[in-house]
Amino acid sequence: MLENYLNLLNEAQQKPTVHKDGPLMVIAGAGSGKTRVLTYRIAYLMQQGVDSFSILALTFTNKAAREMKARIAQIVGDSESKNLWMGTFHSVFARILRAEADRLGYPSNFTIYDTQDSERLLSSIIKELQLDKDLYKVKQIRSRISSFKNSLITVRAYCNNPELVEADRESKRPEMGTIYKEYVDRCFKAGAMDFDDLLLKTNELLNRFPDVLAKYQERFRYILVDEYQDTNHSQYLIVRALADRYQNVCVVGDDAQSIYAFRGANIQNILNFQRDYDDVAVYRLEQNYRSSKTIVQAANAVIANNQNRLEKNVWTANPEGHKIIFHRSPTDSDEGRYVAGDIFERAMQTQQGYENYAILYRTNAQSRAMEDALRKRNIPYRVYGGVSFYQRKEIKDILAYLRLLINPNDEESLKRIINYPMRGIGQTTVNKLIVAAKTHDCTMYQVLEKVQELPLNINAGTRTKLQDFYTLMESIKIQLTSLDAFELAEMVTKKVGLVSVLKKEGTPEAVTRIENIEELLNGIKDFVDGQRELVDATGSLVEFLEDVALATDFDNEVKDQQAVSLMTIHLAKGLEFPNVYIVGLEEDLFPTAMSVNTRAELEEERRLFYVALTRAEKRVTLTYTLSRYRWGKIIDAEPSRFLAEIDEQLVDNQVVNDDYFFKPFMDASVFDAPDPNKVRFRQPVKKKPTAKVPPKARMKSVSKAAPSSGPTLDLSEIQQGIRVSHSRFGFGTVVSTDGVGNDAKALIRFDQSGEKNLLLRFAKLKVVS
DNA sequence: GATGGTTGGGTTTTT
DNA sequence: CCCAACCATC
Repeated sequence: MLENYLNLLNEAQQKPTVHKDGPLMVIAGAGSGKTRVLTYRIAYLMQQGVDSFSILALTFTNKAAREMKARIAQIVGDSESKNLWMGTFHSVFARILRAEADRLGYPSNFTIYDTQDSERLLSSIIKELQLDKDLYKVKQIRSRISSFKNSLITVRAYCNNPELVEADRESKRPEMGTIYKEYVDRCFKAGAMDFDDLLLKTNELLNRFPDVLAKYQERFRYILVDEYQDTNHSQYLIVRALADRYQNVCVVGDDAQSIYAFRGANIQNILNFQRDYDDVAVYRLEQNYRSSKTIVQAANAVIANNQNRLEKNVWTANPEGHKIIFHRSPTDSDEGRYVAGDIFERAMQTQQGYENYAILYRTNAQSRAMEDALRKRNIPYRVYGGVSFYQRKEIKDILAYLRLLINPNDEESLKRIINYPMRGIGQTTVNKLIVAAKTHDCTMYQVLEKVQELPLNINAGTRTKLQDFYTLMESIKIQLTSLDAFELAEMVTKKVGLVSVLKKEGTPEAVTRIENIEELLNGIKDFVDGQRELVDATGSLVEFLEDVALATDFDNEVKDQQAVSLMTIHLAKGLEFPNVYIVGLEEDLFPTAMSVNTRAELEEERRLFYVALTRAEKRVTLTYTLSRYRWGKIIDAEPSRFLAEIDEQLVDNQVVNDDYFFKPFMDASVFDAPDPNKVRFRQPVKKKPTAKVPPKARMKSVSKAAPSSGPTLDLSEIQQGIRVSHSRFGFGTVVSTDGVGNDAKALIRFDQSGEKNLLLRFAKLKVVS
């Protein structure tokens, strides 16, 4: 059985697959089948007699883990594959931490704080310490603490490090250490860990308790790490510690695809792997099976501009394929219209479903223009990431109740719901509770418990309200063990009146929120039913909350959906699509403005572009605009420097005429559905001097060859999507345009006579309005 | 002291 | 354009 599978691998892939013991590193170019190698390697190990319980595979997303598990199940059978430990660093070690929590003084039902929880807590701390919030910016503080934790710099280590302390003093934040300490203490008191703690505390666990370390070293005799280039120092140390005994560690990655430096990922981890272990076997996968020659060549050319990289020669035996399309639009909504129109037509022509198309962008904010355009065309789409379902306010509110039931010390959840729905408990009272908790050295919830006895500066009326809230929570808590997650969530919703409060509001948003709450309840129901089928799971609330805290958007994917995928490039890592549109290729957007100052940051942006390009199998379209809505204002844009890094021979320029930009109202009829609300008096955008455009990316403008004089055809009007008529072929739609001046051509699909490629110089075309 | 409307400030990427 | 902090009102 397995032999058959091994035959599906090429020689380069087979070697690491059957490398049994000792450390190995697989440097795998984009699309070279590294997931395959990992999958078959695990199956191979199991076939070689390695116990499935002793294999640990760390992947980048939980979805990747699940898919890999499913594929392994096909080879070795369901019952064996179930025993594998697979998942993200965060989810695997959260599970271990729950089992060992008491060692660290944590409850096993500790809460996981998300970024918002952390920020709220920090903001509260900064206020309590009466620090200047303009100097101590919450987001900055949070990210600084995060990077401390990812480098294993504890509060003590920070205080003992004069350089760090001095750096903060110089940036006028001498209280950084105080904040850090208070934050850590408060998290501990609340029985909460933030994302970084899941890794930091795992390190602490393995360092402080040799018996625990030995236990997991024995348990995980074979360790596999995917996307190793994106591990941070904390993760790196965990792998090192666990692999130390048996040295059976297999890391797979591609330095060219390291795109998480902002999260502490350290590219040196992969560059130094050979130094970290003895007798490392290194394998290279350089044949790309995914993309056309054109795409591989373009991606290689782009990444060649980076200095800091391992030499690699990614090649493909795939056909040449289509040229890469460059498209310029006047504005971001035009860009959306072009992309939606192009997808629509290609999907029609080729009879390919919409799931073969992806639109990738640098920032989540860009999805909006794309969504609007797709919606107008009635094209089904799905946006991944962005404000995820679990981050919506109404959902977080319910979850806060559930979290508080599990862990009454969870301060952030308590603060969130103590006055939601409104109970007349305001900020002042909450502040008093915080102070009381501090003076009595207990948690806020414990203050509530003794609200009638403690000497609080709170009037009798408010005391009663607090007492009522406490009684409410306690009355639900009684059922905690007897009900499953769904039943509890349902009861909370009813008893607290979360839906009825929204019903009273009666606004359209409130209706949506109610729907979301129902969707959440359905989701919990599904979860409970799903968990019941597993042996070691019970469908309890703890399990559900754990799942939610670490869930990514992909983890609740609806299957078989025929929809265009929209996501950031970061989220697209590891995925592939036949047709990929990368939009917003403009300076200050991609590469982002904050990256252009240092070489390292710019190179990360370039790797990001490399990742984006290599998602595509058949066709890549790169679009950019001359102006874009940002902060509610129109901003001029110029083409991204990255465009110039792609060889002109690989490119097919499709440029919208600039002139029509200045007469948007005259041409308004050519748009499929002019939205009266959107018609605005737009300032004509200053044309950039051509010299500013990088030479290779300089755009050939159709309009320049065709001065718009006289009643005869203005060639500039022949643009993609426009309806035209021809004396012989009748009516048709412009599919695409190509070439300049006398060579200007247009591919036109005629209603009666099919597609024709016409030289505009000769074809007597008329634009139909 | 709580509530509700207004204003001003801030936006890269994510587990 | 969205959220938090602020201020005026009850």
